[in-house]
Amino acid sequence: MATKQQEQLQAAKDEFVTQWGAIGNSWGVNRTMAQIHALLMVTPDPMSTDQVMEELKISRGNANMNLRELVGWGLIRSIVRKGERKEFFEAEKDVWKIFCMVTRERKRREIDPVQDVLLRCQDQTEGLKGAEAQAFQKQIKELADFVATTSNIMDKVASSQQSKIVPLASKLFK
Amino acid sequence: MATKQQEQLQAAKDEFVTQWGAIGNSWGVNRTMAQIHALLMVTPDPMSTDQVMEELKISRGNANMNLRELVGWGLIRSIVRKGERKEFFEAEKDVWKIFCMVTRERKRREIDPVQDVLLRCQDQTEGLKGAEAQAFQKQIKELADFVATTSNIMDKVASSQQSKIVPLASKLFK
DNA sequence: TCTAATTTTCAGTAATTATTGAAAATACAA
DNA sequence: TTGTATTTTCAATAATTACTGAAAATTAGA
Repeated sequence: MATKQQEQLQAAKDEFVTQWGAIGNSWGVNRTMAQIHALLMVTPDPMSTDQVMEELKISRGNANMNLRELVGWGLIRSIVRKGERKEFFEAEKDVWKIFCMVTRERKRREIDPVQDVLLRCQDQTEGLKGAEAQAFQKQIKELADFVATTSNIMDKVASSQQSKIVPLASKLFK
Repeated sequence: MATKQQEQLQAAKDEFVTQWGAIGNSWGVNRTMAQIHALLMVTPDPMSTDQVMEELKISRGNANMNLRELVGWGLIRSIVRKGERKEFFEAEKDVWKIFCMVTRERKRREIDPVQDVLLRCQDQTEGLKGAEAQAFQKQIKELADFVATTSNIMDKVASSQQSKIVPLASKLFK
């Protein structure tokens, strides 16, 4: 029989998983993917696909797809145990590493495409004359310059040590 | 008749609007809202709801709703011209201000709720003993501490002058 | 090789989110 | 006030995205 304390802990974990899923939406990732991530973050031992399915009451297809996606983000990794055919998964638990992975992926998905579009617009209007064209070019250039800086910063942050960035950032913005 | 140059400029604007809309998706905002934003950013004069509807071929309800949403984000503002009943809209064109607005809004939507959840989980497991509970508490605490730092940085960045931050950031990450 | 365990795919369906269009509400001028 | 221009709301519908479950593919041991 589960003790009172175990129940309380389980309730907190469930809450965490549920809420992390809801938050996932506002981050633009699907609920299930966020829930699996949360579940693995608070589960000390690696879990199999079946355990994840059972715990979250989701289908095999759904579990498989979102586990792969999380591996793609670098937020979880697959573990193969000797003598076991089944694949297991465990989450990266170091918050700085999680942050770096998310930053890298977000840059790739959200910043790089913007840069491409802006460059294309610059090429397309190169050499055009007239007040209207100039206004357009100016706006696009300002966006492009800003995005380029952002892109650099994200690259640097995502590939640096937490110990180097966080204290600096804290001092910078104190 | 439109000159070759005018056509080229128009094509570039259309491309920008279309692509910005597509990118909006990956940012978690709906396509139409992103398109309206793009359109207003590259249109020198304020536009009426009808002009936006006409340009993007969307319904009045859709236009109205997304214009309001953009006003809510602080990315566009409504203009009332004397003698005109119609409301006009113009975009904030200063990239740093755009960035601040987006940062503020993203913090409110994406960071604040995470903080709430983490605090709730901490409260819920306060005082629990045992290895499992401790592991959970440790993980949640690390997330909470990190998110708190992030939250502070976003607040500071979003309320500072570009001239103060960008040079510093550039030096920091050179 | 064959067999059985496991993973992946994907067509069909469910759930969610975005959009329309027209009616209702509002705001303004006369 | 009343009439008209304008904005807002919202139920119905369309479009998109997520999920299921079972079949197909893959993998590894015998």
